[in-house]
Amino acid sequence: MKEYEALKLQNQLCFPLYAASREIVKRYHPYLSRFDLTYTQYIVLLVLWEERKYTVKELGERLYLDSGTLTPVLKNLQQKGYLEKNRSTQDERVVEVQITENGMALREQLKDIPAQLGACVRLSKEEAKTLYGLLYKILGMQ
Amino acid sequence: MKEYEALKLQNQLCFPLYAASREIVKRYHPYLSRFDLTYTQYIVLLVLWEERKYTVKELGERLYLDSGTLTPVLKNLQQKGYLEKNRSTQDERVVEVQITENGMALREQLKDIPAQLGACVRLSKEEAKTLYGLLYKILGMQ
DNA sequence: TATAATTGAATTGGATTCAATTTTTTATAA
DNA sequence: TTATAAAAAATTGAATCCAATTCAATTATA
Repeated sequence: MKEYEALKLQNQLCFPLYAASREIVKRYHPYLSRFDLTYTQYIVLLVLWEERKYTVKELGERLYLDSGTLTPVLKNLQQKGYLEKNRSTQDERVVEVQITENGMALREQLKDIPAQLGACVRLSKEEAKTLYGLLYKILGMQ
Repeated sequence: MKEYEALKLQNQLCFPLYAASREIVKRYHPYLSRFDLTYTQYIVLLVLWEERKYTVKELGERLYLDSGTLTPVLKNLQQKGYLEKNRSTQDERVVEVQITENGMALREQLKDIPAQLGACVRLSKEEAKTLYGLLYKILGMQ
């Protein structure tokens, strides 16, 4: 049975990655649902708070998401009044996304969430740093 | 602006976890789609190959998935002829899932996938082990 | 220039994912 | 025993995700 050893769940690296990711997103839920936000909507807001204007393509590169995912998420945030979408005048293919004042105001209300989640994920500073590095190592390669 | 430092994407541990997880699942796609399987279907098969019979509840505990996710996945695998579902006679609430001969036969065809993916995820043995441990540390705690 | 190739978003379709609810069955308590 | 609580799956509904396709606009090429 040595032949199938690699197929055992306990020997898969992908599985705890997949499960831990869902687990963390799940832990965000109680904090985000108060504001009627999902995790995906939250990370879109995170980057728009850093830089108020993005194209859909840039957002996708930053968040590793494609337009199939982003389009409905952006539409939702637009309906809630947190961002505006406009076609670029230089290049009509490009859609620019810009956060609104209401969207910026959310930052103040959500600013404690990282600390609250940090308390949820009990890794030492050292462990968190190691994990962070390894994950970006996976993300960095094609 | 030190106030909002924690909200920057680069300071989030959750984000690379979320992105790397999706990235790995995406890399499985070309290998699994040949067999008309999704990643979720694949991990269900992984555990059924180890132990041919499970209840839905046990499967959920093993894979960190609830019945809302598992029910349609199991129905799909059942339609493909890879497993059978039967209510327990001892307790009519319980549904038992059992892999079929066709399902077992898939193992031989999929046995090289872990090695192929391993070549895709360029971490040293040591790094993989560290990552594995940290992820299960996240999964282990409530 | 006219045509072809490329690019950026949107759309479509299938499959999750999960919170919340419902249904059925079993266990427990008054 | 009867009523209540608890447990296991299924169902429902909303929101992702992503592969594949489409559409419009732009760029490259013959």
